[in-house]
Amino acid sequence: MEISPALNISNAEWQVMRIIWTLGQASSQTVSQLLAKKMAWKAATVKTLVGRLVKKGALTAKRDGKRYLYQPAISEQQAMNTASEMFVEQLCQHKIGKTLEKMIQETTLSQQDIQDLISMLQAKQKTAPKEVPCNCLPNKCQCQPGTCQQN
Amino acid sequence: MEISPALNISNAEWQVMRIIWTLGQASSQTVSQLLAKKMAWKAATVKTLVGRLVKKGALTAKRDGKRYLYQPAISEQQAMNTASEMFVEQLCQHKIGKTLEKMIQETTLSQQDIQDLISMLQAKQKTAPKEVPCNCLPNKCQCQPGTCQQN
DNA sequence: AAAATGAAATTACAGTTGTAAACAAAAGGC
DNA sequence: GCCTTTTGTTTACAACTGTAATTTCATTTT
Repeated sequence: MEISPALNISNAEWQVMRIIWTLGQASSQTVSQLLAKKMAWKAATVKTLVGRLVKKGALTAKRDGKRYLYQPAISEQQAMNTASEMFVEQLCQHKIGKTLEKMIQETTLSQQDIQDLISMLQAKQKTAPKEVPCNCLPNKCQCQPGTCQQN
Repeated sequence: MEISPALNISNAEWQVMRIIWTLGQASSQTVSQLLAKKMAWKAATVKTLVGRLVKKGALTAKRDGKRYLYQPAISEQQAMNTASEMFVEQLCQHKIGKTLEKMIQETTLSQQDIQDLISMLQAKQKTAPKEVPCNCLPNKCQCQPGTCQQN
């Protein structure tokens, strides 16, 4: 199910993307001004980041008089999903539940979010196993026999 | 509430940590053997990673005859929590709910995990707002007036 | 004790990231 | 059409990462 070429966006770059995702499009000056306080970045720094994001294909640039307007090439939700996938893949499946608890604890969620999450969990409950084994040791792989690449 | 000095563990290093967390302690050879298949790393690579982890303070080394046995200096759950905190901080609060849904969808959770998550969400529901505003634009900061560092 | 072995430490090296200055190009003002 | 201002492009540079070979050091075996 891997389609997108991952499009690795670094932490600093992510800050820039958030602005442009929110505004739909923005000049580098706009981004600079908005991030100046929060990040204490010089305009030059923002320009570098914007340039890298264009090169990576995360932003597209449209000329607008003397400057460019930058637009996202992928949606924020899509990027967040990809990032969360990569995040989850890296962690012990046995302990991921506790980690999700932690994340939910420290996040503000809307009534609707919570309702959706509860519904999803209730559905999941129907087929959930008693225990999720730790998958940190490669040889304890739990894949279907025959399908597993590792064995 | 920031206590730990973050202790930045890279992706490749994380693979090593998972093995040692799971075994409690391990020689670099053990780690090599376990990761050889999964990661196609040479023994030298694993040694580099182990060395860096010791330098970073993520592992401690105890002599054991000719070699060392390495032990985690922080718990896996703690490291996962720190990682998840950093992950969440970087994302749009408005869209984090959908991202959590995505994570839950693609994760296998135990009955107990699901039960705990549901309870937590039900409690959270009591004080949850109707909408969580996007916090991507610094000037739309939602902090308490007076407490906010940004304004 | 010398040799062989196995592990750790040092060195390597290119790519990414954070942070930015310097330089170049384009557009608008005069 | 030339100058200035704004914006983009190139260059910089150190730290961190992924990946490993080489060298050194400690151990075990003859």
